Amino acid sequence: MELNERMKTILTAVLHRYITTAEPVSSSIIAKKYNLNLSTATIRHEMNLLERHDYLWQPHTSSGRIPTDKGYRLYVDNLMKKSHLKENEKKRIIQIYQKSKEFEETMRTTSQLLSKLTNNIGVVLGPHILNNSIKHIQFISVGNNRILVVIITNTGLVCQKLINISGEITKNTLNYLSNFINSKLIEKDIDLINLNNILRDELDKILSFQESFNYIHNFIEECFNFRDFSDKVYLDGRINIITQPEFKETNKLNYILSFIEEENALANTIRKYLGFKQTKIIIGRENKQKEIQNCSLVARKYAIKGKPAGAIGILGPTRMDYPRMISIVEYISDKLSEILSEF
Amino acid sequence: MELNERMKTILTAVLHRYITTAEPVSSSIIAKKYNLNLSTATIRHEMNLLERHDYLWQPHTSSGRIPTDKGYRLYVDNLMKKSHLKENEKKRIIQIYQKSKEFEETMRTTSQLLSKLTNNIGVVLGPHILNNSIKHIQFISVGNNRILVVIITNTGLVCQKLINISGEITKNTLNYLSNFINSKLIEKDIDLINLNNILRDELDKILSFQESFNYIHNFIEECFNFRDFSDKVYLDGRINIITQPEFKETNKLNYILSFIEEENALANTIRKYLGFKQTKIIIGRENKQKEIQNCSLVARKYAIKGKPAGAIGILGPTRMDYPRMISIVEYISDKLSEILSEF
DNA sequence: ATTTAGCACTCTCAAGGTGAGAGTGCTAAA
DNA sequence: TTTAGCACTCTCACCTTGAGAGTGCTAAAT
Repeated sequence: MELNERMKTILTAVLHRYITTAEPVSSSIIAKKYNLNLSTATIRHEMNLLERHDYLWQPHTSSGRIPTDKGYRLYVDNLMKKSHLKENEKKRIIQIYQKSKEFEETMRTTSQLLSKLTNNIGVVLGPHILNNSIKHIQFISVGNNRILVVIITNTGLVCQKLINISGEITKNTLNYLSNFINSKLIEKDIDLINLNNILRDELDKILSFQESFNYIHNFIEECFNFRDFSDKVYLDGRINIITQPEFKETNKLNYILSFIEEENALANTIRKYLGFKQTKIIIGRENKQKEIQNCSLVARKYAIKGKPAGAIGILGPTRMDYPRMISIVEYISDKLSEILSEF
Repeated sequence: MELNERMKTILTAVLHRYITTAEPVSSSIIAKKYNLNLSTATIRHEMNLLERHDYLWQPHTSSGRIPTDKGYRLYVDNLMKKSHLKENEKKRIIQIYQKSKEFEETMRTTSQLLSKLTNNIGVVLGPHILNNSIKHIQFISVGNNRILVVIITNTGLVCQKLINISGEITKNTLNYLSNFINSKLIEKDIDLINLNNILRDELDKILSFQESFNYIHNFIEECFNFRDFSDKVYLDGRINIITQPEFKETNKLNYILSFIEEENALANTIRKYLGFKQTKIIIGRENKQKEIQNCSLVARKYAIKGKPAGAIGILGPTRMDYPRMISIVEYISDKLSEILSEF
């Protein structure tokens, strides 16, 4: 059923009010604070209808109304108007970013910015190596048939992995291998999957004369199994969730925090949505994770030199200032993209 | 003032009771549960004295008693008897450790073990590079006059640092440098400070013919400034603190969690006590950090091949089962030392 | 000299009662 | 179609109250 204009106006007002005060919204408050030129009785009537259509609900018979998840969804999709950061806010963000010159620091700054600006939990997924191209590779023999692989990507990301091999590979061979790969890398910005293919073909030819062929082959195979390299997660503002009035009861808090405790839980949730194009907003029960069904997630990808690299997001109570949250996430992801592209 | 035996017995009983129930301890409970063959009146009398000497206090006039920090201190230093883990507990710990074959995993397992066994927050400070000897060093040019230094220590620890240099150093020079250093390293297990000294002397002679001498000199200088390499911190069980009855009030919780939020805050606290020999126990207000003055910290060093490497610890409410906490921290730090020495 | 029974006293806490206040839905009149 | 008016509902803060758990002190018992 399509809501008429007046109902939309009232619903918007209720949402706006509830988001700012965190208290059930009464008809009289709407009549007083929002100039709708309607009596409380009329507003009550409309609210009653809105409740029947599941956009609002009441904690008890004689209380004001609270938006349902469906109400929030309509608000986010149709009712709210986009917000924009003020110029001085933008400036401050840029200033803070200018202080951090290094990759790691930039990522940490980002999660801090997110959590401080939004008063919620800020998450940043580091760029995954699969979304990067390799700039340099280095094999370092560590003894006991173990080789440390160090990979540097075009974005300055440094990944490392320790590989156990079944036989010995000499230092010379390792040098030869890394030189060979690096020479291929210099030719052009190859993406990882291509590189893997090229390597398989060429190594077969070049190395077949070596007696340790098998070891080496397995080693290279494992070396380019990039799933092992996980993207790093930066999390900030866990405490913000505690101060939110909706989580006063410690058992609710407990539930959410046990989810947040493990950095990867939240990261995995965001990863699932990595296919999205625009800013992704997941409201309340739309979340599959039970622990955060009282929360909403606002997430967005960032890119490096135009290529999608990772994602950032914020997690807070369902009752959040969506227009502002969205504008912050969008602005920061844009800025992060810019900064990382310059590295 | 020295307490007589009976007072000590009563104080021990009060501590034991309070630690297990988290509720103020009355004279009648002591008379009932601990066979002291004393009437409640007598116990009350002694408790009164103990209170005057600041070993106990009352939340209000007609309530039972709670130990003060001074009471806990006496208990820990003199009254409690050492506890030992049961054999099957030890076995389980060993089993869990056996699953993790890798350095990083072992450290993460350790912090998890600590937090799960103690129901408190578990912290592990990774071995600092300064406590290790270098096994291998590698310089990788990343372009834009930046060089990535990768250091592998005898314990399998991999450290990296990006260094900006003021001029260009050729690939050949870098190779020459790393080969030179590595050859020195093979000769014997040199500790870092010695290495630094040897390098300064010898590089001066060897490199003086190079025109880029200055750049290189600065580079090496910065490269061996090991303070930049920070030890990694592994933290687990933040939620445990929430379920503790003493932190029911969210504002207290808030205070502590804001301290825990930043991994380094707790790590730095432990670092301060790194000079200690035995298991270090810091009770309540003995802590200089205000945020954790309702907490106690039990920390202990671990060693790799006999050399002190890092530390582990747990943080929980002052009311904790000290004998058990200590036995857990001691057993795990011993096991960790063993395991890391084998790597 | 110690120990303890007895007692007056204090404080907390849960339960129940109460009234003000904030809301609502419905109805009848505008 | 809108709204004034009203009966009704629910919450919440506040008060009272009595039971229960403690204590400290004192005088008698050991």
